[in-house]
Amino acid sequence: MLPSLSLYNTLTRRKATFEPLHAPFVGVYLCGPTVYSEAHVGNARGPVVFDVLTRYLRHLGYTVRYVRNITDVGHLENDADEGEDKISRRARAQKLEPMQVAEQYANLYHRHMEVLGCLPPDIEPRASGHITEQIQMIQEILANGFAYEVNGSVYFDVPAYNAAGRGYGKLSNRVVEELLAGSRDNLAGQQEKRSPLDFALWKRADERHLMRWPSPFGEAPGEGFPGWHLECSAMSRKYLGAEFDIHGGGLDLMFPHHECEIAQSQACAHPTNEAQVWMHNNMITVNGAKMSKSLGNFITITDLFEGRNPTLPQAYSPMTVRFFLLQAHYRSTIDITDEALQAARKGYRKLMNGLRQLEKLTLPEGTERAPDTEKADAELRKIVTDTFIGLNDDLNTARAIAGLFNLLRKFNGYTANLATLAQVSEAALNEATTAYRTLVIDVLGLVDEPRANAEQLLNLTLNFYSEAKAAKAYDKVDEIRAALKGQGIVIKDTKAGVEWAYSEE
RNA sequence: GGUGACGUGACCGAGUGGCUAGGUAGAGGUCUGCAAAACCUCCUACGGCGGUUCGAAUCCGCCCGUCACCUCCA
Repeated sequence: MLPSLSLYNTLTRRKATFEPLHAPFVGVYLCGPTVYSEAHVGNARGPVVFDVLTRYLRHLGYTVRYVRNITDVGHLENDADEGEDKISRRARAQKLEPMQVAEQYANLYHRHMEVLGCLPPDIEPRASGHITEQIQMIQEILANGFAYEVNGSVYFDVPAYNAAGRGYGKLSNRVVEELLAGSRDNLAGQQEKRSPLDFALWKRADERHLMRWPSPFGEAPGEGFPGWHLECSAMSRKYLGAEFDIHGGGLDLMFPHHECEIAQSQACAHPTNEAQVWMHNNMITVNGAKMSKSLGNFITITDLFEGRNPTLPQAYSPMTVRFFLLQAHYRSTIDITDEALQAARKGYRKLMNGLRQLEKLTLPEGTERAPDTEKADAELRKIVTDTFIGLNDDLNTARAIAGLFNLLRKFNGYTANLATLAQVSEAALNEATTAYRTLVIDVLGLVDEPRANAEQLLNLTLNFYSEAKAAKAYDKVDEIRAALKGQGIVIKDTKAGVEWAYSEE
């Protein structure tokens, strides 16, 4: 019997067996992108990791509802009052409607996610489409006395909340007093806040603010927009309930974003930590430093796919990138280098070639199965078990991949020496090949990327056709013509030479 | 300053007290018209110094080094 899936929970700082609140249903929420610019490779790690998590949960038989939001409003450039919304800023710079910017980058993001093999989330809510829910949540927090209004803006009252024993900082292990001591005494532009730790739930929109919604807050209700942290709390609650199973995101979101999310949900009518399990994937570094938009050392996903980045002289396919990301455990940092990506590319292709190898694993006619397959069976089954044990251990895809390579070596060994294939029972072999196929394709989401250029292959075939024709080898000529016809292609012998066209039949 | 993560062989990267991680690169071999793939063998490490232990990469202490978060960031 395999051990069940255990996951590392940031909230408790330990691994524990995963037990859904309402089995067989599992709710998963992942903080999605702020669609104001192109995503970089670091932005792809979370979606890939949580894609594998949801795929694996489904493989285990759970009914998963996977929610990943799109932030299209509320994410400010900085914390000061005049901090501008990231999307608005971009829109102003490019003379576009903010929603045009959001749409453009959301579309690009979707294309990238698709080629990276990430299944679309079941629900992909946008912050701008859930203003009502966010206002509702603010009103609950106000009613509980954990927020206050100033000039039409509403701020979360961290000291009041913490004094009430709700434990602000429980996720990221921060102590309010230390945060206060360490916080910059620079309150410039933040005069409305009572404490530097307070954060905006709702911001009054000034005249130049592009995205705005009617607000019930303030003396003379005006227009405003929601704070960044609020959307995730409001939308996860709407689609997954006040308390759900797993909340994921990058390690850099732990504080303050996720800490604030928990505080908001704790301050509502039905206080919860939002999710039972909080999971955080680690960062991707370039030359040892975290890749970030502000540092400017980021490699965009397009850069990688097209080989346009100075640190990476060549292009890498989406599946190579996916494999590269999964070769490390999700809680480790990954340093991205050309050398490491090359190694990943080879590894990925090896795994794919293995997939094709599985079909050849049949005992030749007349070969007798060994009378006693127990030993070889046990050996093979141990590898399968170890592979799943790895995955069950906090989604250790690195161990799972190692297991897959171990299986592959067995499979290749059988094909290299068919006599050894007779040493294992059909049942054990089937278990192993099924595990390999399932893990590679369904769970890790690695699929074969055709690399051959169809047109070049076709031209090659036409060359053989011409040669056969010149040699008057008409049986060959007919064979080639028939084979191509099967592909919907007809050969045309013109005076100018051999040409091809798609069949019009 | 506070909080946290980490330092594994040429490179990437698992592993937490004794039992082969795995991939890439390199060397030799089998196979082979050539080559590739595949298979077999080899290269076999845990930042430093102490300590605990029959036994430590794994636990403890100190030191050195790297990184992240504390401000927008996946």
